[in-house]
Amino acid sequence: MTKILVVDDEKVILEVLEAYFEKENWKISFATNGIEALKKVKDESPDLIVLDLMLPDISGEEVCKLVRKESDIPIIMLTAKSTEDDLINGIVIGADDYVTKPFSPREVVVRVKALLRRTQKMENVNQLSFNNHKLRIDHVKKEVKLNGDILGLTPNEYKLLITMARYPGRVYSRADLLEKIQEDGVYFEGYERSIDTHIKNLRKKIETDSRHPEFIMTVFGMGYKFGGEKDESNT
Amino acid sequence: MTKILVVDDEKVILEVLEAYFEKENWKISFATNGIEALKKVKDESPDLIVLDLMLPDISGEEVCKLVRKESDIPIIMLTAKSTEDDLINGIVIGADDYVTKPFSPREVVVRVKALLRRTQKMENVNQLSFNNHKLRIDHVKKEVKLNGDILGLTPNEYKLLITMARYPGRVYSRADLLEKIQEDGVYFEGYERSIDTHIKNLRKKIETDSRHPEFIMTVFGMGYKFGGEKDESNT
DNA sequence: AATTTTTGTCATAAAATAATCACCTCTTAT
DNA sequence: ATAAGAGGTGATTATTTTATGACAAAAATT
Repeated sequence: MTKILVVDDEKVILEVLEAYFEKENWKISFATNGIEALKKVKDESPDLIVLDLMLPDISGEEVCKLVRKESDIPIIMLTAKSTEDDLINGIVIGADDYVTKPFSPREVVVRVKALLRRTQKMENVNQLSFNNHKLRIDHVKKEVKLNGDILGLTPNEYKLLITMARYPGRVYSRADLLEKIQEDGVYFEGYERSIDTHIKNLRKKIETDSRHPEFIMTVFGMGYKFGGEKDESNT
Repeated sequence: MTKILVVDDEKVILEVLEAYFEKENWKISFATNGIEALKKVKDESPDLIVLDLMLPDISGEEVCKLVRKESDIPIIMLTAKSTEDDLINGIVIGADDYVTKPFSPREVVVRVKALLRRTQKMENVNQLSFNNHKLRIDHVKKEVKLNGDILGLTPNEYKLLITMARYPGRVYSRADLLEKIQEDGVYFEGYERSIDTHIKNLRKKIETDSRHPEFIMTVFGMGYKFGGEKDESNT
């Protein structure tokens, strides 16, 4: 679940954003001043911060700098006016994007989404290669090649593969995998076994012998893991 | 691929920047002193230089001047302190931007991006040609030809086409494409599904058979990609 | 202001994928 | 060796995603 910290001293803004963010299934927390904000950043480690430039104690600029010293949490600034100056300052101090007041809440939502998308992409490795280039994954092209042939994976199969392949050897419970598959973290009780089916289908496409898998290994009683051997030259 | 030369005698800085630049898919090369820097500028003709002011042999200032004699490669200076003096000197000698140490690597990335955008050295391909010159795009004239005939594409159709055509095979989510379309517009109304409609209209103009597209391919559950084959002689 | 062009929205059908179930096989612990 | 629980599989059903035409709204052009 995506956690977002909103820092602003105007109650109306907090309320409006709360309403909109909830629709997106984001967990939202608030701070009304800089000190509180810094504390919450530490305590809650949000995935993204929406930060007003004008705060009663420390300026948003300062908060931004202080946060940046510790982490790379993406920050969206709310600037009061749209003067050229504010813009430059907002960017200079290390915010990743900015929105000028007055804003439509929808715009903020779009920006947050875009920024989350961008930062998540940065974390992703784009090329993965295993077992002497037998299996290759291109995350930009969303393409999986086995012995040079492109496999047509369904979105869920692809998601399962890439989550596991990113950390070979790490064991994922069905619940873990389900969470990755479900976009908004909507979780249904009975669904866990459907992971089995996806694994089955994935194996059918990816494994030479499903009974003795080379890549998607079962960890009895625990879940699944990726068992491939990383090649060099992964970007 | 964007090539960036980083000139600094501190190893830590080189390492940190390398990590961040790689995430952006920039090719990075290093120099730890002025002489080396000048040599690499000549040999590798980077798209941008990140240059420390303080170097063991020639000063960054001098390097900057020498580079400027030969070319207009954008330069970002790293200055040790943020004294007014350094700032002025940094700008005066012809650097395009500067970052004061200590800096957040992200800040540098933002600056580099901004500067690349400004100098338009970023992936600015002007002519694209696909499938044996069946489809040609002239980005200067904003003209798309199919079998020699000019297609009248709407601005959005054109933007969609060119963003995808620039990186054939790369999959763009509807959100990605929406972002591209609205880049200079200020409208944040909009639903991801309207991309479908634009794609539909674009296909009507560009494809012989919309059901079996040659250029604009659907990637189920992911988005769209450009499937044309690049010809030679792209500028 | 009227007309044309472009963009966005919606409803629906078709395509593709995902979930569920029943039954079977395998693993583990006794 | 066997029982009990865990995992595998194929078939069926349900759901999601996409394509498209018709139309409304918004911009641009005249």
